[in-house]
Amino acid sequence: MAKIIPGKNSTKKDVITRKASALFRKKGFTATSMRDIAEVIGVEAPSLYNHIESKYEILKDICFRIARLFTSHLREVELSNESFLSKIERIIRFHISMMIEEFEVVYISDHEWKHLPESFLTDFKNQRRNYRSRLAALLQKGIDNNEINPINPYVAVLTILSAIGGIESWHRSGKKIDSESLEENMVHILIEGLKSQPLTMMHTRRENSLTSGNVIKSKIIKLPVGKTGSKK
Amino acid sequence: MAKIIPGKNSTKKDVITRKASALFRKKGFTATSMRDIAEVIGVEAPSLYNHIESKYEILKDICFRIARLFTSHLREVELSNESFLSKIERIIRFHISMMIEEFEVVYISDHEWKHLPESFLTDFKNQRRNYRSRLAALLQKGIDNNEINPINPYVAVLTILSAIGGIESWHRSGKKIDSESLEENMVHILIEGLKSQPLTMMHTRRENSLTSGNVIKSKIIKLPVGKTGSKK
DNA sequence: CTAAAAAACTAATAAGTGTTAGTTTTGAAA
DNA sequence: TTTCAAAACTAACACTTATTAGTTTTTTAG
Repeated sequence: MAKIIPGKNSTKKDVITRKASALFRKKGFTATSMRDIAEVIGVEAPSLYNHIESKYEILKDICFRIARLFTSHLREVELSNESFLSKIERIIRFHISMMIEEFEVVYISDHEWKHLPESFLTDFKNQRRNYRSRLAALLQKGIDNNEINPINPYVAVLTILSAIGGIESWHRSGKKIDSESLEENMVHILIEGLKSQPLTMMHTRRENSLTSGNVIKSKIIKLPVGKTGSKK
Repeated sequence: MAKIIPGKNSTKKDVITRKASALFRKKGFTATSMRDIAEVIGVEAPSLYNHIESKYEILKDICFRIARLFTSHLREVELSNESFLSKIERIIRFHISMMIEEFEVVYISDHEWKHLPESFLTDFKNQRRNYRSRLAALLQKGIDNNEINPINPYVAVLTILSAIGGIESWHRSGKKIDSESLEENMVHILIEGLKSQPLTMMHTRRENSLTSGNVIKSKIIKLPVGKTGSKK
């Protein structure tokens, strides 16, 4: 009869959540059974119910804890006194650090939230939408202030957040680079992609619409796509 | 007794694959049952087995078809005669187009491949690794050729591919922007983030290590992270 | 119209799901 | 050492899972 032995400053529920996180990340929430979780802990499945209410509760706890963490960091940055570009950089770095250090839970909150029960789903999606709106608002202010290129802030948010989410594959495939370089390189790409270029730097791609808040819709190279693979 | 009615140029298996794709994307592969698939088609679950071999076969077909598509496009670009930066841009645009036009299957091949049966898993992961290596090699050549900033190509690949994967959320939340603007804005951010800046543009962030192939590991703002939230 | 093939159906199987009930074991306080 | 609650256990339930077998219906070909 094995026992759940919690470390310092952590309840038995924490142990379950941590072990479950690793499985949810690796196999997905639905493909992970309570028996799977119990096994890695070294206990029988029904024993888990002495500490948790349901499988969904584990997922719910993870998702909302992470959401709370990001939201409160965002509030802090919003209130700080610094350039908008620097606010954005701080947020990017926070996301990267979280993705590096709290990989599994952040990944779950990013990819497994869709399995939340309906009651929590709506709440979570609202929080997510709200977070992205506020991030977009910061970007818009940076654009108005000529710190950031007049790109569409919605697209910028989407690009930033999902780029960072890709750190998952860094964890999965052998960490071919140290975490500091990873952070610096990714920050570099994203910030350079956002930053407004000095006026002397104007180049062909921006011959018009500098004031619109959207980059120009230039000609698009349409490529044959899909299984019916026709050339249009 | 309902029937599967295939459109022109598509078998009944294609119908199943298409309907299944929508479900796999929305609910995930594991959370989608054969009965779910059968229901949206308007047929009983066992009837599906007149056209497919197993549930896994549907997933396998999707993943490998998409992998083949990207690989053959990559080969084409590799052989083309143009600058490395332009090669990269073409690849980025292809990924974006695919993500816009073949959203569901590309998403599945990106996120549900882990549920492939072991025999196919290894093959798929190899193809994926190979694709990313070749993309990184193109970036490296662009760096050697001073078209691209001396960033770590591995990080660049990771950033590019996952940024584009984020187009998922564009589909999910109401397409708040038209697809052409989406493409142009995202291409802009990514290409500007990669492109080497003319020498007159040097700025503080690049005061050294221009030749190393990696950007500098500068001081990192460490943020308190995680539930034990300690300041280091 | 008839015969054969294709594709639907119903019924059932064996395995796996989250979870509950009831019981026994464990570890700490008295 | 006794007492008592916390936490483990076993057994079981009610469903759901992918899939097979066997049968009936539908479509196609001659």
